[in-house]
Amino acid sequence: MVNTPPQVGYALKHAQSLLHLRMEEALRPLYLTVSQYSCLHHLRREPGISAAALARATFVTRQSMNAMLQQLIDRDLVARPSRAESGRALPAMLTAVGTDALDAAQNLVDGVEQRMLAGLSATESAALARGLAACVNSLEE
Amino acid sequence: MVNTPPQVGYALKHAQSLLHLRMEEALRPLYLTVSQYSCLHHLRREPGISAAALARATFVTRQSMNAMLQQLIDRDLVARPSRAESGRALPAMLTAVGTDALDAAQNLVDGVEQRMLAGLSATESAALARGLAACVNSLEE
DNA sequence: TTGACCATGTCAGCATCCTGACATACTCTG
DNA sequence: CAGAGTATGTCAGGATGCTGACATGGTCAA
Repeated sequence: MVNTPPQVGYALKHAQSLLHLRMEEALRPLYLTVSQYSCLHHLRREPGISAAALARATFVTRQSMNAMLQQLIDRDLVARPSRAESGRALPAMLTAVGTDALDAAQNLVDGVEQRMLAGLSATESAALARGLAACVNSLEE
Repeated sequence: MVNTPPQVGYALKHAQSLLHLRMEEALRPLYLTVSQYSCLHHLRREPGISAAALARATFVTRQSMNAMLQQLIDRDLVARPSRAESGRALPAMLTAVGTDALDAAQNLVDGVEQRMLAGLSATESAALARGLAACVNSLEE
């Protein structure tokens, strides 16, 4: 048998599960869920993105994303025109309030990520990032 | 700012999300979900474990685990006494059918994990496993 | 131009998992 | 021995996310 490290999948799930938990705890004071944070985060990276594209980026369905966007719009964190200028896609954008909320959330999330990587050297962290990217690459298609 | 690799958390979520998807696809012919597979897997590692302990090992709540165990019992993959000899914990065990199903599932899951690690050398896979373990260590209390 | 094809947004229904709460059973301290 | 503390199983309710389906709008080949 090949000398494969045992349980990489389990370690992956364990790490992701704990990271999600810690992020949820960190974001609770802002009344943001991890999914909502992810949504705002990608919205800043790609202003005017469609809900469907946002859904793909955050690993949820279009339906879930549209429901979440509606919540964020109700809280004035996100704005979206009611009509598309061309095509059907409705471009979503962060509001000023949303940008502020994201800034605060980003600080908290960065803290969690630094805590997660605290036991690793810069070299090891880079190796981890490259390893994960390779896994993603092998699994998509 | 510290020279932190960007987006390790996102890469972690991306990899985990894809791994879950591929496992779900692989296990579909056996009519098993990833959660059910995880349950059976840990049940083999620790026969007679309680549902609450199983829940902790698979990152779900006691309630979800008991509901899932009931499904597996209805399918004769798992057996559990109706009364505890001592204490309240009801020890769960794999049946013969459950063991066979797990064997088949394990092969499929192993294939997915090998596919995930296909782009990495043995050294890199080991580094990935160690990195993930370090993350888990830093994130749990 | 027309018709197949694809992407987006949306509606309805369903499954899953969670939080909160409670009773039971053991453990351990005082 | 009495009481708090902890762990387990269970019930009820609600939130979240998914699948399936449909209409709309744009694209592209025939």
